[in-house]
Amino acid sequence: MTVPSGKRMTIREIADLAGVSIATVSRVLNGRDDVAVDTREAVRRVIREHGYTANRHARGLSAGRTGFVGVLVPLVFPAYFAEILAGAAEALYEQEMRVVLSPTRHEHAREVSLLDRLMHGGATDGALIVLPNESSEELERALDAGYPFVVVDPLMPLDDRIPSVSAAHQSGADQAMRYLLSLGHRRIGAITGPPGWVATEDRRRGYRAALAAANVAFDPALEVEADFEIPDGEAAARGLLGMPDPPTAVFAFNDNIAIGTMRAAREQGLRVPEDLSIVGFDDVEHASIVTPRLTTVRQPLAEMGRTAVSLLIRLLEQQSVETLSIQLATRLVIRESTAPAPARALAATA
Amino acid sequence: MTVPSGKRMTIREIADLAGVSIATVSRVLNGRDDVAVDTREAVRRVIREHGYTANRHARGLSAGRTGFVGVLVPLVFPAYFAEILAGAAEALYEQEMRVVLSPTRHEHAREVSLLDRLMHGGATDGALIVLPNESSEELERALDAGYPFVVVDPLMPLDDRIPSVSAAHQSGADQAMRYLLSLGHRRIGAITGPPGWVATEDRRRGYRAALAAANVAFDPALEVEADFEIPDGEAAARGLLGMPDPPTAVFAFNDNIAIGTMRAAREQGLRVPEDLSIVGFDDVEHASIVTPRLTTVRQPLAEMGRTAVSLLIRLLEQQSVETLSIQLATRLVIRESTAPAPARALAATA
DNA sequence: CGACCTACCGGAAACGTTTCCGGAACTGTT
DNA sequence: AACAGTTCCGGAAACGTTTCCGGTAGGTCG
Repeated sequence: MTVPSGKRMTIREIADLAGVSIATVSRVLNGRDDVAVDTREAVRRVIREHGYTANRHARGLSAGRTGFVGVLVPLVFPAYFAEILAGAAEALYEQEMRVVLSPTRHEHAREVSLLDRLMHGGATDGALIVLPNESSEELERALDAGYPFVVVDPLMPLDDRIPSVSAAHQSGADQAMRYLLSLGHRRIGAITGPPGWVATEDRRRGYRAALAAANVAFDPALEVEADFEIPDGEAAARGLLGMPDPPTAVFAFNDNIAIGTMRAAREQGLRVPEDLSIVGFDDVEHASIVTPRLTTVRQPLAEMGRTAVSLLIRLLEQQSVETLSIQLATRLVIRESTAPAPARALAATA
Repeated sequence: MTVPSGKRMTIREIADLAGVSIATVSRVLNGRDDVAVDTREAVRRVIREHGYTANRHARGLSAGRTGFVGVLVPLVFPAYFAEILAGAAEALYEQEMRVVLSPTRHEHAREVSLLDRLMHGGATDGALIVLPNESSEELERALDAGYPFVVVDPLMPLDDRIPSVSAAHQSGADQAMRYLLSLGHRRIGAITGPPGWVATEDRRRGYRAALAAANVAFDPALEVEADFEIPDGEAAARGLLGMPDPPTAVFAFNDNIAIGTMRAAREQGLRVPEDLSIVGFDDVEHASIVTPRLTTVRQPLAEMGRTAVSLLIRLLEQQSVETLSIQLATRLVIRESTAPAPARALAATA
């Protein structure tokens, strides 16, 4: 198959070789059914023997659909994004579509201009926007322009009309807290992400609700803030652990923060999990690399990428879709960073 | 700027608005200098006010250059590839080019067919191929077809005519070994990668040469093989550490193997670095996440991606380039997984 | 003053598809 | 035997650019 063929074939050459018109070749290429079986076979054979694949740009120009899908991602390197990207890329590949990767570096201006370019001139058929920095209004503009896209892991609350895929933050937080509570912990600190982010607020809701449900009074001093990076997580944890009456467990709102917390604990001579239990969120690869391996809430990142793709495909094909917002389940993965509350703490509460 | 503009502008509309021909608009778009300054300004203003960007597909069709560059990568998820990808994507963005991401899952057939598709029909102007599974001959075919591409981190030795970017494996291995030797280690095990890979063979060469240079007899039993993943690294390390006369240090040919080795050591009650020193290779993020933090040889992964892009750009612009194969320096990053050889080992050698 | 340059610009072809429209050859019906 | 309906297929326009080729206007030079 696919003979070396130094020069690339065009549809015209295939047509000549097969003794038909280019219109007919195009028809068999696109699987139309108004072609006689013999003709179809003949064309197929020529194509197979000469290794032809259509020029996507010409197709894009003519038909308006190119098979290119933009994927806007803040950064490609952090495992969190890489995993979503991997899932999306794989799903897109299966659909014979191509990924146009666009890292925005979390820069708002860059994000806006990239989205603009992707929309314009039929450069892409649609897009996936991961953790968008854009406001709901800006996204609605793209929506109104008729550009199909889906948001993965929305950073801010979005308008209902905007298709999105996210994880069940609150339920995940709830699972984590229930588990900690069941281990006897009563003073449970929380190190949150940036306020305002839906990931932060939903998890916070889960944290507080679980506390309330267990009849544990909420202590504002136990809830501190961090960005989602290790150093800041470590700093925040240091504060928490330095309190006169420190927590026996920490619920970190992502794995980076959890790892920072582990470092802070180690620094203060606290053993994890004997003296301090830690649970994270996300379950990126790091979580199972550190010692002790991290108990954490798993987000199905790759699956979110895949799901976003199938939502986008539906958007591309038909015009309207039933559910525009999909939420994927999270689940607690118990590993080694959690243990029953230390005896003295138990005694204190008892 | 860039007015909402529900409908997309074409070059024709810009031309009409500016009162010139489309040829002239195209000229200012492409920075040709045969346009009067007034005309140029007028066109620029119209473009600015209406937020026009050219249709890449039309451009690709007409001019043969699309600004799309394929990036073939085995997987996008592992940090190793993600980092190269991030570097390449950033560099490409700066050049106003777009990344067409194509994960091959290490499958040879998929790689061949993807490359074929990228080449054909001017889908992309060129490509970056990371850790290609393809044979040198197959790549030479693409070369002869006149398709510009550069290989990043070649898996197998490549023909001289194939442009490539890689890291100084042997020098890195040499640095690692010298350091271990300087710490007094004499029985130093090596856990290599798959035989035949240039990364493996070059590092092996470095390992053996350093041993020879230090007048330490090479013990074949100390050199074992693993793939580049953690579990296999752990298994290999278990073998090594279970020997009657086990090594006091292990040079793991990548960080995954090093991490596997740490696990095996822990399992056997060995303290790292007091009882066993470990050095890795790559310096992916994991290396500074584990405890103890890993001493390892740093490969400038992102930089390799960027370098590959600039090489590709040069290939795209002119036809011939001076150096086709670029090797980037590696350097040993000393962290916490290495220490002087245990006293009894020293005594034994003394 | 005529010839020749140069600077600037427009017309039109070309790139490789898809798709609309219409026509030819059959098939079946009356 | 004439007609309508199908089935299959080709011609040609259209998509939005780039670029070749040629033309006009003004300037310079002898």
